[in-house]
Amino acid sequence: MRLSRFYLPVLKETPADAQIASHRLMLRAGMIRQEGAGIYAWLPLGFRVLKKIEQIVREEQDRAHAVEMLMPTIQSADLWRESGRYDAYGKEMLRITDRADREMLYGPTNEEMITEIFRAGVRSYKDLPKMLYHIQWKFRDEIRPRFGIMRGREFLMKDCYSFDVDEESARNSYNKMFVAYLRTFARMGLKSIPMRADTGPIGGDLSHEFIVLADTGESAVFCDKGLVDMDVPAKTTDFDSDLQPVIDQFTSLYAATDEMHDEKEFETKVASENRISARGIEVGHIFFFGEKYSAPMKAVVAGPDGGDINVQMGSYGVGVSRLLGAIIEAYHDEAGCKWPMPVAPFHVGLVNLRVGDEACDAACAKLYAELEAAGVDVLYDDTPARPGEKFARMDLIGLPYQITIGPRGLGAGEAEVKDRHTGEKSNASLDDVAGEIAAKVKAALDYA
RNA sequence: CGGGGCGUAGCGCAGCCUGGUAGCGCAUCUGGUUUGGGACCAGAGGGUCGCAAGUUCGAAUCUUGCCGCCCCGACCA
Repeated sequence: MRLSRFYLPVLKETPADAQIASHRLMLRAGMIRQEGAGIYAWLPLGFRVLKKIEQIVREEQDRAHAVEMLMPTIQSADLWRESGRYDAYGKEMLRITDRADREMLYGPTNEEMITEIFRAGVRSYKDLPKMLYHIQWKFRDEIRPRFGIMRGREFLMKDCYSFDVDEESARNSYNKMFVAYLRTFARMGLKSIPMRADTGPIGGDLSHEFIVLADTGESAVFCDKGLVDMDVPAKTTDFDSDLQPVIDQFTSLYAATDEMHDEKEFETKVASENRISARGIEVGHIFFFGEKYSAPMKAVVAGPDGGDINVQMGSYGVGVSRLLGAIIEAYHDEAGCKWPMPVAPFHVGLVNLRVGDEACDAACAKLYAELEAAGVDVLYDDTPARPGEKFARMDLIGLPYQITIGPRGLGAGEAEVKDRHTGEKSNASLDDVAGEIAAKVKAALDYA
């Protein structure tokens, strides 16, 4: 992509409303634009990151045998009356009426709708288990939206729903999502820690929040240091195998958000030097809720004996748009973002320091073509801006590698390569640089 | 929803207390000099001062109402 054709409205000054780093940087780097309280437009740069995150989420859902679909954002009130949540949900739900005065709502979540879809198509226990998911915009009329996209009213969420014939089987579905979540966040460079969470009226131990540690997180969290160093399950994990040992490993050490925190247990179970008391960002939440929706909404299958069985359900959410904020919180410095390769809007920034200079233009054009041919996403700064502005802008948008071509290096047949994460700069021969960078990009995209 | 604060040019702000018809920095445009970490000189454009009503000869400024946004608390991906 040529920067001259792109739309990248960067801000030199920090917008007054932005309180935390991720919000500030997303506004400054021209990734989002606020259109209302908790409502944002995704500008091209931010949209590219959102898409990459979404794709990683999708790949890991698919790997865990969940099946993608897409449900509408607008739902009917009647559907929610079946579960009893239309009145229970409160003002967080955006209620609207259509031209015929039918009561509708902009979906804050989809348990009712997926249950309705499931019951229409599944009759027998032999069709179970099933896991269905979609990645779709939600609207929750939050009391207080804040921190940019971290708590927006409109946000992109992956929500998956599982259907099983009994609790034991439901636990398998739960475990699959548990492992999928560990992998999903790890692939984005995030260290997520599953923490036991409030299960609400159902009880039991089948609810976990996945928390990314960050000073600006909204929740206070407490956990054993050992969890931070735990290796996530590999790509080769067989999701048809018994995943319980993995879950046991991750739940063996203490980890709880403040509402579930038990200080006494914390002090007994965790040696003082291993106690982490920090703040975190909730990026995922998994839930088993049994017959909460299947019973009132009559989502039943015929069992082996021919009798009706209420299906056992679970739901599994990932805050896709929130993840952008979480990643920036984890990877940034004074100058700007520092994107991990798998979610970077472009892999490489190519900076032409002297646009209009024949030699510079030619060298950049050649390199640009070579990189693109090698499958590298390149943002080519072909604008006539001054060097200082170009460097600052590249640092701000935080592409993992910057390749700079200017008259000085060109004389020696060299380009300068900067690693945005380490800050290291080195010179590379013009002939080899495309191949070297392409190899580094490929290596960084290859995940476990 | 309770508490606090803010709406003045694209962005960041001053002016408001003590009414007299709007200013600064950055950005933008033109010309020139520049060009390896956010240049310099000269010139130019851009604002119904959130909206409405009221007070007044006169309102960005005072009064009232409304709208919007931000921050602190209880909820959530």
